[in-house]
Amino acid sequence: MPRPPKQTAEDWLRAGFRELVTHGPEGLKAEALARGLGTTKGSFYWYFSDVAAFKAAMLEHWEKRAFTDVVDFLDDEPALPVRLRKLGKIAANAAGSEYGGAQLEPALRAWARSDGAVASALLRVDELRLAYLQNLLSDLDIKNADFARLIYASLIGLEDLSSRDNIPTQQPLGTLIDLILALE
Amino acid sequence: MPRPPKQTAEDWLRAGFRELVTHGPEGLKAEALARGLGTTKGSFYWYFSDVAAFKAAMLEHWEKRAFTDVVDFLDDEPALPVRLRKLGKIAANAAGSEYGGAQLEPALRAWARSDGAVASALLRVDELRLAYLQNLLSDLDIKNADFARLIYASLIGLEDLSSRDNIPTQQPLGTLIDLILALE
DNA sequence: CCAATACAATACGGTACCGTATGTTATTTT
DNA sequence: AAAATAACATACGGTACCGTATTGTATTGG
Repeated sequence: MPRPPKQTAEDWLRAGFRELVTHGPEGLKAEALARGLGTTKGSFYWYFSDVAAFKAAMLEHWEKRAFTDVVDFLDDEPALPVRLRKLGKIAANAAGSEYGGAQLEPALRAWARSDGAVASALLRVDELRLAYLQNLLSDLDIKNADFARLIYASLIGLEDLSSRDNIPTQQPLGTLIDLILALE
Repeated sequence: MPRPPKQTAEDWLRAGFRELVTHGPEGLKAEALARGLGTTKGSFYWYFSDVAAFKAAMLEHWEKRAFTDVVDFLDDEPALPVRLRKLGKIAANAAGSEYGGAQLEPALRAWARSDGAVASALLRVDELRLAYLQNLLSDLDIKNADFARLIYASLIGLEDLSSRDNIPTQQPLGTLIDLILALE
């Protein structure tokens, strides 16, 4: 019934994820985001009741996709060992680069250190992913539960290192996976 | 010549590291820190020209110890394989808990995402540590350079996970090191 | 065409922080 | 005891952000 919206709620969320990636959680301010979008906070407070609600919406949006996106990406590969090796490519493909791309996850992990709700969401997602990985490994007859955690932690650490020295994560992770697959 | 100082510059730095660990870089404000110390920013601006200089001092202080502390901790163990396994205990011992303890490094890594100077310092420290690790491994006749990076990245990732699910890093890291040491 | 509606801009009071300037206080030197 | 000074306290103007309230503007159904 009204006029065409210049911004949608999703536009605000996308801007939020971009800011999170480029300037960290301190960039998540209503007026600063508005400037970045070439508008004013009048629009922001139309779509979100306050900044806390905006952050909660970002989190919800992320958590909804964080697990399924990974699984969808991996599951179209039927061979389990190959599926494992695809993990290395996950960062590159990460969740549509309009939302921050490969750097979104490290940024979110950083955010979690100063925001308990983010930490909780991240904990849930990590547990889902770890369980998935553990299942995958157990299908390959790898029993030691340390390995799922090791692979996942390596991915996290390698991405952190890579964000600074630009050395890609894929090869070292491949080395680790080969090592583990060679166990039996 | 004056009266006894209630605070020293080091007191301010320690408070800074504590804030960094508990509330992230957004906690690094002169007036907030002063409240935490039961004093006023009059003292802060006596010791530091501004907040940027304070952050630079924190960084310098950290970088000065970040590499040598690790090496000192490891180097009193003569046997190389055992020295490697001591890596798992590094987080627990981390640099005197008055400065934030085991959580300082993850907090600093998070900080690096929103501050270029922090990122640069971290890059330098990581490169030193990686070179040290690589040397250690090469003394054990492990040639593949991926392994140093893998071990270090695992340590980073395991600490990140551990900060949320409280599962200690030592055992999975030990599993990885055993796996690598078993190569030859 | 006009009134209702959806979206956005503007204006406002309030808080938190910045950095400077200027007081205050306790010690120490003379 | 007076004067000098290191270490703080306080007061100030300025900026950035918050959230609310009010006003503005384009579209569309009646």
